[in-house]
Amino acid sequence: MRHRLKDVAELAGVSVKTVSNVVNGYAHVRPETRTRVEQAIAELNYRPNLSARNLRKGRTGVIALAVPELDIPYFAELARHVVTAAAEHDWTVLIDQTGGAREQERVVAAGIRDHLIDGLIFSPLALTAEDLAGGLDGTPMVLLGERIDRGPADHVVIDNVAAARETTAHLIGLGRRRIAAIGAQRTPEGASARLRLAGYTQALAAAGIDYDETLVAPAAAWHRADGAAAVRELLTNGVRPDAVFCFNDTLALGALRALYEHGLRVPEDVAVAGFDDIEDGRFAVPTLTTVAPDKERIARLAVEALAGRLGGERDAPTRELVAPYRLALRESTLGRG
Amino acid sequence: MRHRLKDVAELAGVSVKTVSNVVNGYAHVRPETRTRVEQAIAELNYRPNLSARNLRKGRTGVIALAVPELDIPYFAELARHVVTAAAEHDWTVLIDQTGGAREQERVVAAGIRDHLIDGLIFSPLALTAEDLAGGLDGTPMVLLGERIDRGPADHVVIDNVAAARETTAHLIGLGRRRIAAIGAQRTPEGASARLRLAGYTQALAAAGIDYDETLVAPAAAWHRADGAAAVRELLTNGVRPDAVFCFNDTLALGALRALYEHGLRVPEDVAVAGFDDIEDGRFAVPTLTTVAPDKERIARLAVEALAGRLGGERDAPTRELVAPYRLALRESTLGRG
DNA sequence: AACGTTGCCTACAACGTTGTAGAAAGCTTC
DNA sequence: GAAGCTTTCTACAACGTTGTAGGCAACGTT
Repeated sequence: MRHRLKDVAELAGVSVKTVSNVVNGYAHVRPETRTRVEQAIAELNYRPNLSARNLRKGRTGVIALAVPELDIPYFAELARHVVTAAAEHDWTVLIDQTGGAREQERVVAAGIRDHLIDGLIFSPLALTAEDLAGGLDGTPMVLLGERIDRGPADHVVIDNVAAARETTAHLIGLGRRRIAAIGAQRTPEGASARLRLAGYTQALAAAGIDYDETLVAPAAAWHRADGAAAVRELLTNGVRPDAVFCFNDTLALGALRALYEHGLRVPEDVAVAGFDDIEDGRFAVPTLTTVAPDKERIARLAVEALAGRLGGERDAPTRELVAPYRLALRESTLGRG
Repeated sequence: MRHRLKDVAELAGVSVKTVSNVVNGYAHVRPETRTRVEQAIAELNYRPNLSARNLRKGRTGVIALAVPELDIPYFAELARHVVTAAAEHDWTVLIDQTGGAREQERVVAAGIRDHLIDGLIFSPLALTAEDLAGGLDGTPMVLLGERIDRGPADHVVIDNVAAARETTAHLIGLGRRRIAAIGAQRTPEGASARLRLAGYTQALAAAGIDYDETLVAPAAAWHRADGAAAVRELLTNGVRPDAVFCFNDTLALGALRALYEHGLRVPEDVAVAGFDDIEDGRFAVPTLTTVAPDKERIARLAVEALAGRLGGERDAPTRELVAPYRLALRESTLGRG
């Protein structure tokens, strides 16, 4: 039921290589021969064996995208954009979940899929630059996010500090003074957290507002539950913010939930801002003000960087590619227009 | 920088096949030889070429999961479970987005990744049984969802009719009588919609409530925006339901949003129920009552079915595997406990 | 002492494809 | 009308791996 070039060749009465030439669109084939071969292909429902082709060509046409978790909406949305961008290069995307665990990430970076993928787009949480130093093994990689400052690979980022600064400034501009920050992390995994916290403190300083430690709430992970827990803890400790800047949108959705449970109105009592612009936020009650990174651009930059590496410029110096973002101002800070 | 069995063999002073035997854990290798080979492997940082291995073995160790969209939370959550279940078989999962477009789905089914994947778990929206009839080409496939009633493949489902009936009965049990149904579809793609609508009407009939056409709102897609639009249209047409049964959770989240915009309280004025039990619903304001399919079980059934087909029972008659579900009763119908 | 068995290892071929080299035929050019 | 180019096609080898067949010791059995 499954046929090879050889079978097609015999049916069409030509050599194996001629069939291969037809399949690959080689120019110098007589139209008559081409037709005959194409008929044979159709008749046998022939499909090339990609394993064999890959072996021969040394390329697989598959790139991998490694993210912590697929059901974090930000990564799911990003994945969709990466798949779309990769399709333009005829690449298939293999999506890998690392769970954010360092060991798993190390395995991915070391290339467990070696020879199965042509390149890797990697959004690490726990991995360090040292983990990467060793095992790249020649497979090009593009890093996403802030975790690795200066690694052996191209790097796509947005300006986290500026985005956080502008968001905080927006809250200040609304007259808020007691602005909580949710999602602080002191672990090495918390690179994004550090940058966003820096933007937050810069904005406070610029407005002449004192930094108040009690308003800064840590969150181990950045899920809805963590955001809700952090806000609950603030409130039960008697802290009364008039705004909450959450370091991502799922935290913010959790925060909305906790504020609701405490009978606080958003934004009248407490304004809320997030980060990532996930779909949920656009339909939350109230809709969520957030930093909207250009995910489509991030994906495209990453894919193009890989394409560059694969296209010969293997040894070019690593670059840092900056994607744009914008502030999406919505009900959770502006109220209902 | 990239080495082959041959390089390792030369370094260790043994034959290529002996290295292969060590790599594959073949029993009859002298401990001394094994150690020497392992050292050589470590020294060269050797990794097997999977393309070559695949070519030789005829298996790739990769299965594909094809879903309409990754950033629909239900599919993202399902994908995570499939990846987890597949890992137990040492399979890598290649995730494919079809966009729900029939042409793309046909391509996937025809096996564009032929010889690249050992099996396919497929959640089609638009595909028909005829599309499948032709091109399976021997690659085992498992279907998810309701689209194809009786195809040439194993099939994992939940009892949509019963789940919808119970949900509607729950709303009736709360004293609601004017229950809207959101998400009806008359297109062939709307197989799930038809089954859920059937459950809805059965529950009404059982309670002696007349079916009211004006309460049934269609929705082309099942996104938040569609749910919001459907409810807005109902309300602006002067229809006043006291409950809304949405055919999935994203519709329900959109519905919550639209009800909020109209100043209606949930559940006091309108109770809301969804379907899928996505993470968002558990943190929505209010939290969402929903049908919770056992996604982990669905994923496991699908993967095990594939494993069975790959493990020899290729020609066994196709089976229909039913996964359990439960009703998750939350604030959007019960109110705040 | 002859025999079969087991353990350890090697040589060879094959998986299905494509790059290279080159043959045969037709065409252009002087 | 010979030389050289182009077109069309073929044969062969190679990509890196593993299954098969078999060789050679060392062992236990008769």
